[in-house]
Amino acid sequence: MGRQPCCDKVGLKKGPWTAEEDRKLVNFITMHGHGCWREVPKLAGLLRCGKSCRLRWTNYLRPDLKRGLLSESEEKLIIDLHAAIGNRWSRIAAQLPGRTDNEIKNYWNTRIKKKLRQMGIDPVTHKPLSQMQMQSSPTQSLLLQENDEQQQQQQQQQNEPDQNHSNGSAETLVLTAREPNDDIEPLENFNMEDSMQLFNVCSPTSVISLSGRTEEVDSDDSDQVSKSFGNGGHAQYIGRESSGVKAECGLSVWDQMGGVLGDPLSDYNSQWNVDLESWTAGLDAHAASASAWIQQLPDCQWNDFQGDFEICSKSCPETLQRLGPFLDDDEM
DNA sequence: AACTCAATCAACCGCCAGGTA
DNA sequence: CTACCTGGCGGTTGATTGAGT
Repeated sequence: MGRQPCCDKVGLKKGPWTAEEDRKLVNFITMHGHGCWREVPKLAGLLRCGKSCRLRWTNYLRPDLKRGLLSESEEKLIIDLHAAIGNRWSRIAAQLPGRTDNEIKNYWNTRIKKKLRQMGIDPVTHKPLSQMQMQSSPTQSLLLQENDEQQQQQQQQQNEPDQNHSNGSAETLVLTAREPNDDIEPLENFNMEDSMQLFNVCSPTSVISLSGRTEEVDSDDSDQVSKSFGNGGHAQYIGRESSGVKAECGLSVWDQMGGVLGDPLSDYNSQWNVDLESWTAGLDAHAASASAWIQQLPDCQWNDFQGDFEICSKSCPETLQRLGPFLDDDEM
């Protein structure tokens, strides 16, 4: 069966939209909504295919779109989200109200990538470039910098939790787990708990401020209930995925840069103009404590690629019980 | 002023998933 | 179960703009 084109393209206009076409499209959608996109151009009197109309509307004409350059906090959020989920532009865009996936993709490809490289960070793996180079031959290192496609494939393979889990990775994790440790006690002042409390008072997507720090948080989508609290490099995550309950705690690229590029946090501050100094001072200890706590759980393993500790508990009641205080009822 | 080159970003393309008949 | 349609996604292209010479 040959796939039919999305529309009959004979006689249809392509290329940049004119002001008149924009006006027709906006008028039509304002009056009638878009309904079936295939019908929109016919009904609106446009010589465009429905797909073109949809793109023009979603990427440019939608009234709720923000205009102008992305703010520093938006840029930082994009980097954090990209580090976590890769090139899933639509999902990243979902966390930035008024921004489109296309806009974020373009911004990433033209600006952030370059910026990260200048800072000595690989934009695909979010690891220091020097570390990437140490892990490969000089020729490979050059290729790594120049060939993003290959990097992308590698990252997608390694950084695809859903796929990994669906292939039985949860069981693999359990098999490689430590023996249960009866001495484990929940940490006092554990930062993840702090994060969870924040989530309890936040809407699914909201901006929060606490102790002078502002952060955008999300509780992800329907099939992957997750909770995370990014704080500019340190991150805790706990939630339910297809494979079971998962928790992560780690120090991300900014910490790994230590010793490679001098003082990463001062670089970070100067780049982003975020008051991280007071913030991170306490979080180093929190993150270290949280990592230590998670390491003691029976089915915890070191995630070498992402540089964090990861628990994926599908079948371990002990871990579920210990993680219980951080989970909502419907996540248990 | 004229030209070149790099950066930007709107728009397109092909593919895929989900829904439906 | 299959064929088909639609919307959505990510990768890529190419026109435009601006900086540098």
